[in-house]
Parts: sequence; structure tokens; C-alpha cells
Amino acid sequence: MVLSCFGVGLVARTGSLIISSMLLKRIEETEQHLRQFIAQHFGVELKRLTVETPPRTEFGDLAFPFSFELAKTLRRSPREIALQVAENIETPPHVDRFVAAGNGHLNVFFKRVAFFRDLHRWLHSPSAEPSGEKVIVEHTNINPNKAAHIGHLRNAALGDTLVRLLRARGCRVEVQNYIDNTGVQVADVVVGFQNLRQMSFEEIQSIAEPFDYYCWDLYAEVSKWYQEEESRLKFREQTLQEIESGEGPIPQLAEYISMRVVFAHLKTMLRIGVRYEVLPRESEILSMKFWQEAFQRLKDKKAITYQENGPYQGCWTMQVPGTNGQPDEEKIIVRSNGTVTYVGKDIAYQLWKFGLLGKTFHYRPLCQYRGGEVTLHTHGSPNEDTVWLTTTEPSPHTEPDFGRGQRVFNVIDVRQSYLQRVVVEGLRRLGFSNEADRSVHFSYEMVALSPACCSELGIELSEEDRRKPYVEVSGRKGLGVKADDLINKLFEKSLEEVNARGKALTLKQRKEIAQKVSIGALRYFLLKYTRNTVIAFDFSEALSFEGETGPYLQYSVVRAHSIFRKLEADDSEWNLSIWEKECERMWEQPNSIAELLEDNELWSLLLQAARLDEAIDQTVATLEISHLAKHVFNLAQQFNLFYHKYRILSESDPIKKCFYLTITDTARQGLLKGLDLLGIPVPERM
RNA sequence: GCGCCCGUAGCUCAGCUGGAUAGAGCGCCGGACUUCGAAUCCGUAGGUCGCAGGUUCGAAUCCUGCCGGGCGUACCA
Repeated sequence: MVLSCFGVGLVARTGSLIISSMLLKRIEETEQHLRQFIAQHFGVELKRLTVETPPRTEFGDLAFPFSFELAKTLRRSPREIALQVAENIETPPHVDRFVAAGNGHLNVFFKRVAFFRDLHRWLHSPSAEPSGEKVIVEHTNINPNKAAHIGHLRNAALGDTLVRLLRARGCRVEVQNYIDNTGVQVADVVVGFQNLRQMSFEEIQSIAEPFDYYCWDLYAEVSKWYQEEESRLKFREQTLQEIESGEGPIPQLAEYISMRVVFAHLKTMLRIGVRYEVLPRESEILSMKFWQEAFQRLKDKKAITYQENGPYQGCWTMQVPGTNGQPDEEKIIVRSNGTVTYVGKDIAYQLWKFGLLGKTFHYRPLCQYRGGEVTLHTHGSPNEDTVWLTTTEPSPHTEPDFGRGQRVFNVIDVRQSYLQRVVVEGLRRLGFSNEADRSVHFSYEMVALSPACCSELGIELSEEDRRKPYVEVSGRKGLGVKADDLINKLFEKSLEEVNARGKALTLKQRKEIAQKVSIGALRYFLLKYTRNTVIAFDFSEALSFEGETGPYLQYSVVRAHSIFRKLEADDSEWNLSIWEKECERMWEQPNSIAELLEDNELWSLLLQAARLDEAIDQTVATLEISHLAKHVFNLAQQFNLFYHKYRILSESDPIKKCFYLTITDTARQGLLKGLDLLGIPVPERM
């Protein structure tokens, strides 16, 4: 049985020990119970009930506003309906009581002790093995001609977090990073080396690291050089054609440059915990005739038409339906000189991703992830830590079965929405409307530079730019914050903070902590905004470790950790193993803690921890990762509140102590699961 | 021009498929470390949810118009 990871969030596998959902299951059962009651007593079949979170814990754990809806058809007041339901409905096993609240909400109170016990077990149960449909996530996709910048970090952080979420939902996920190694941008850097630097291949090879930084400057230089004298663009044309031909020294140089830059990107991205499984390259799409195959099909299906005259004379174009009742537009797929546009190649690539092309690549191992580093693959057999590269010839290794996804996510910024629509329309016109529907443009807004950031970088702005609220990053102009620079800066600041605190730690330990803190700060910063918010990058905000930041979240877990560390080191009668035993006893005698759980502050902390599965569900449904970030932050806030208010280790009543410890552990596990999904590492201390 | 997105506290942003008194963080001001770690916590002040209509029992949320801003709309990607 193939389970979709996109339906309602129940990935339950009967007979397994995995408890795959906590709150969602209860919500669904309660909703069903209510629907039945409504059908029986009011004769109204409601398809789905809206479920809300009451504004205050005292009001209940769930709120159902259906009475307002029923009021019309029943011609009775919502309050009256809610009261009737609350008085007459039976309570399902997990519910303590139903209450009519406010002007007509029907609120639900769970049985707290049983809930707490299940929650604690749920958070300790292992996550499900991937068994659902195969999903391909393509992200990062940086032109391999310059260093990565903050915009690319947002892409990779979002893509990587999406991957983690989908895996948590039971999907089999394949991570692809497409390499446009034969495009204009690589050609431009080749032109830079040849015409501006006039360097030999050997000289280029001996350029010291960071090579991607070198190219960053060179690319900006070449762009300026073109601008000074437009006729110089002929060098780009010439170089591009030579690269596409694949023969001679120019393609070899382009290959060297692009792969060296790709390797730099892999290193940069690994620093923030991002990994890939396969790097499909444009050069193989061309040389393995993927495009020719797609082109033939597009012609056969009359998906594209040859323009005999008009402005697009000599081109092959596709008719793209206009949005919102606008007239259709013609998009050029093949230029009048016979070369294919990026979109054309993307259609071929997209077909391959779904296994619809009838062709596939060969692969060879390119790199290995090992011990927190990425190194070029030189020997040994490939494994799950291998990054594969597409090749034209078979490699001696057993090649993985990449592609053939059942669903595809393309993580690309919103400015490419139009082109993504063209690609999807291509699938549709080839008769693959099912795949077209399962091809998702996971879009997000750009990262721009705030005016403050520009002045900090010493960037002189034009009169026009100065009037704008923010300035777009531009590789062409060399305008931007390089990813490694930002990560380095974050690391330095983290180390300062760690040094100011952990005096007893070795330098190596302090560096490890600082590294985790810097990643936590960066990833949370990139993930906390909703996708369609333009991030106007600001150093002071990105470098903040206080308030709603990654380090705040890490700190709350570290506090919980330290309690258990102290407990473990305690040589008195009350240590870690006693707690575990007491904990079992506690569940067997629910009355002992029932009274303690009446405290609404403690209860809402537990409820928040339980909402994790709901948050994951919501996040995947809306593809809004900031939602999960906010959830984890709220949990951390509630935990800090609890931590501040209750003395745990010094509690003299053994029942209370056990109870508080279990709450701490519950919050800690909830935080750890959430942070893991966000790709935020947690140090043991900080 | 047309399309997409945005406009919520001084600043940066949340606000789930319409629901109870619009929330955080930062900043400001004032408190809390001989205590499980102060990268923390508590409190005060701060909002015509851009404007005007409409739909609804109910609108920051949906619809229409306007104002302001951003991005697309290339034989670039």
C-alpha cells in the first residue's frame, strides 16, 4: 500500500509501535464525534468542522464554531445550539468534557493525565520510516560562476527544510541541485579569464582559494567590460557556442571553472547543514539529447509552433495561457538561430524528473560527506553520503535510480514564476496534466539589501537606488553579501559570546558550540519570515542572538539538558534512573498528578508541545515553513516561562519532582524534534 | 499598459480554511542573578490593521475601487 504523505496528517501504520500523531488524531476523532451528533440531532450533514485554538487555555483545548453556521438553518441562536450539544453529547474516551463558551463556541477539554502520558511517549517514539510516494525536491541551483550569496542561502535553507519535513511525513525524498554549467554566466567568467586576465589553464588552476570569490569579482568585472563596449558581447556568443559544441580547450576550461565553483558551493551549503544527492547538469541534458527528445515530442504534439513571420519569425514558440482572463502569450522556446532557451531545457529536465522522457543519465560519485566535511570522491564504494554527478558514460559503480518522482518541488524565487508556468504548461501540452498538477513551484521572495547594509558594505548607490526601500542583490554588479562571509561573521560573533561564558571549556569545544550557534542563528533568521516577505537584509538583525532567534531556541534546550545532566551527576538518592522508575509509577497512579495538571500554565506548555504534529501538518499543507519556526519559538517561550517559575531539582516532594522533570523532558523532546526539522543543531551547553 | 505580491505598534514581522479582548521580537522606560545558566524572565507605554465601499450573525482575513511600494512581463537566466 502506498500512502500519500500529503493527505490528512495520519501516517499511521497499524501494528507498528510508531505513534505517528498525537493531537491530530484526537482532533479528528473529536470532529467526527461531533459531526455524528450534529447529523443525528439536527439532521444536518456537515462536511468538515472548523477547529480553532481558544484564545485562552481556561476556555478549553479545542474550539468548534459550527453553531454559528447552524444558527441560520436551524433558526436558533448559536449559544442555544452550543448549550444543547454540550449538555447532551457523550464524551469520547480522550475527552473530559464539552463546554458551551462565549456566544456559541463549543469547547473541548481533554483528559489531561492520559494526554500527558501519551504525549511523553509520542515524543520519545521513533519517526516513521519513509514509505510513501517518491518526491523530488530541486533546490539551490546556483549558476556555477561565482560565490553563493544570501539569496542562495534562503533558497537552500527553505529547500532543505522542506526536505526534512517531507521525510518526517514519510515521503521518500530525493534532493537534486541542478547545475547550469553551459550557460551565459559561466561563459562570461571564461571570457574574463581569456580576454581580461589572459591567463593560461595552468595559471587558472593555481589560483588560490577561495576560487569562487575570485570569480565573483571577475564576473562583475566582465559585466562592466561588456557595458563599456557593446561589441565585446561577441566574445560571449563565441564562447557560449564553443562550450555547447563540447570540443576543444574552451569547454574544458568551462568545465574546470564550473566544477571548482560547484565544489565551493557544496562546502558552503554543508556549513549550514544542507546536502544533496545528485547534481544533474545541463551539459548532460544537451549531450545526451534530452532536449532533442523533448523537442521532437513538443513538435509531434503540436505543443509549439514554428513562426513563419511576425516579430518571432523563425522561432518555435509555445502558447501560454494568460492569468486572470488575460490573452494568451507566446513564449519563445527555440530561438531563430536554432538554439534552445533555458525554459526549453527545463521542460526536458522536468520530464526526466517524472520519468517521462524515456531516457536517463549515467552517474558517477563526485563527493563524499564525511565528518562534517565534503571531499572529492577518490576511492571506496559509494554510499548514502555520496553526491552523484550526471555523466554520459556508465561508471563502474552501481548507479542509483534517480528521477522518476511522483511529485516534484522546484524551489525557485518568485521572480521566475512566469518561467515556471511555461514549464508546467509544456508538461500539460504534452499530455501529462497529472504530472503538471504535481509539479510545484515552491516560490519565495528575494533577499535584498537594506540601505543600512549597503552603507556598511561601502556600496555606493545610484540616485535611483537610494530612493528605494531596499536594493536587489546582483551578481552581475557584484552587489551582495557572500554566504561564506556572513557565516564567518556569525561564527566570530558566536565565538565571542561563547568565550564570554564558557570559561571552563577547551577552545575546540568552544568552537564547536560557536559553530552550532551561528548556524542556528542563520537558519532561524532565514526561515522565520513567510515566503512572500522580501527580506531586506540587515546585519544587526541577522547577527542577533536574543529574542526571536535561533540561539534563543537552542538556549532553552540547553537549559533543559543541563537539568538532566545535573540529575545524572547527582549521587544522592534522587538521580536519573530513579526519575525513570518514578515516571512509570506516576503513569500508573494518575490521581497523583491530576491535581498538578490543573495548573493552566503547565498544561498549555504541554499542549503546545503536542501541537507539533499539527504544526508539521499545517506547514506541509501550506508550504509555509515560517509556521513551524513560529511554533517552535512559542514552545521555547513557554518552556522558559516554566523554567523560570518552577524549581525542579530542588523540589522536595518526589511526586512533584518527577512530574516537573517529565514536563521538562517533554518540552525538550518537542523542541529537539522541531529544531531538527528546521535543521538547527543543538549544543550540549552554550 | 497588463499580471503577481506587499501595506498591521517607533522598527522588523506573525495572525492557520472569516470567529472570542489583533499578537511576537527589537527599541524605549521600570524591575528580577548568594538560587536548575540573565543568550533568560516580569511589568509599563505604544495600533483609525493604507483609504473608501460591499458581502456576512461576525472581516486584519473574502469581493470591488482607489492610494502607495516591490517584482515580473527579453530571440537573458
